[in-house]
Amino acid sequence: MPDNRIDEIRDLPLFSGVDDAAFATLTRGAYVQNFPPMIELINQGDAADFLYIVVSGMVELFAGWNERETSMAFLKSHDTFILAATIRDGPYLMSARTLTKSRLILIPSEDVRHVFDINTDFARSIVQEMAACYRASIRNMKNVKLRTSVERLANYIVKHHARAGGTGSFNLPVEKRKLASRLGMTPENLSRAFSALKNHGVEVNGTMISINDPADLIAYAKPDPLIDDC
Amino acid sequence: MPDNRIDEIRDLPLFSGVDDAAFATLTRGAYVQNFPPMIELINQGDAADFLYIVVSGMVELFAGWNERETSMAFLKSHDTFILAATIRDGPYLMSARTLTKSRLILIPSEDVRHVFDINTDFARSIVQEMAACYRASIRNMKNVKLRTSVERLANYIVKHHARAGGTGSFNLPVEKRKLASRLGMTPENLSRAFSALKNHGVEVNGTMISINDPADLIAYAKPDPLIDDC
DNA sequence: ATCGGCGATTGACAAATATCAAGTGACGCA
DNA sequence: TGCGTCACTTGATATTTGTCAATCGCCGAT
Repeated sequence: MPDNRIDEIRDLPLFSGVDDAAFATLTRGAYVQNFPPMIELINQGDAADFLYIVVSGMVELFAGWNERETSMAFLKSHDTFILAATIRDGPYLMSARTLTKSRLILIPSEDVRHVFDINTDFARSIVQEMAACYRASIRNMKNVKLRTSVERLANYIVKHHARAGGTGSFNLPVEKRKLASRLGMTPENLSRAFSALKNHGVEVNGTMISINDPADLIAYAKPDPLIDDC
Repeated sequence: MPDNRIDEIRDLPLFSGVDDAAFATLTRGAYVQNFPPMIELINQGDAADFLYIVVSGMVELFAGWNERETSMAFLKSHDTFILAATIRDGPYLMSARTLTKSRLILIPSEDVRHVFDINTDFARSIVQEMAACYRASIRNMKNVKLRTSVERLANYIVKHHARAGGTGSFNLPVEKRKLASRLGMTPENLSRAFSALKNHGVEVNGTMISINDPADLIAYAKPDPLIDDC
């Protein structure tokens, strides 16, 4: 990987504490690549040849079965995928595609495994990252199994409103039909869920969501640190 | 931990390749304990003081929110929990209770983290275990989001039938209402899902499930190695 | 042997969610 | 400027799933 691109990832938490030699080993066989929107990066079932890191843009993880498809996650700058498949040298359980123009780094899986073995700091970073992903997945499952679709949407709004600064409004980062799939519902149902939240001060104008009464919305959503990472 | 109990876990995959010194460090502060059925072992939100290993018996992981509760997993011999909380030193995202009389080993979280840092083999085992749990969680999410309740039950039967030897019948390892919750439905709905599968040769007598036409059931269930680990 | 408790089942009904179809509106392109 | 596309919305309807209530049947305690 050309030198001028290394600094794009050198400071990621994943490499903090990793010495230069190990970092060089990791990046020697790595690629940096730019992708247009809606490019399929990986396909569920494929072998895990690379660890992917999102430098910029947005990537969707999704999964299919029997003609059906569902969004599993939206990834943005400095997120990684698919670490677990890389570690276990197993097939991808999810597919990935770019949603926007995206810049990605690809590190060969065998290099990841090799540096893991010889570098304790990297190993610790990897396991921290893995544990974080696993916990995110558990939170997701709780969200889906314990809440109705309107409650999931309410909590999504509360969380993203807070992340966007809590200024009373924010813009959805993805298309509504993608959001619907991510939240485990149909686009039609998402529209109706937004309508249902009018009662709690939520207004929708295209991708712009306004929260007129945050306290009311929060009282309805009942966000929980054990589900909605805060 | 008394010597005579160490051999109960010395051969677990988690400790394969771990030298005796590191293993001694791990087990020095560990407990082995027997619990009666229906004992709450940990509560979601608590600090992760111990890594748990099931030696025998059955343990349920479950989660609650807003007066609702759902089963997340059933653990049996040689399964571990809750590794991710231990690693990230964060609160448990799930609660755990014994379903049957169970024998558990508790290893202090700090010992796990310490040995992880000084022993590459243990680190590798930990990360493998973590990755496996994470992937199981992803499979679970795909199962819930991509399948109807009848399809989930059909696949559950196919999988457990195969695990039990494929002899045409097997016994449910847990109460039906627990199974219902695990599969993301109510007990009433589970009853009706079983009825629906009569069309595909499934018969129910108490906890005993008979599969009269495995080929038909499989054709309906469409099990997938990317969802139902095979 | 009988009784009581409890999980499982069944039926009727209600709520949540999906599906299908039509219409609206924003946006890019000719 | 106008047109077509496509995501989104809305309405009507169907399906799935949950809720409530009653009953059944097994099992353990008395």
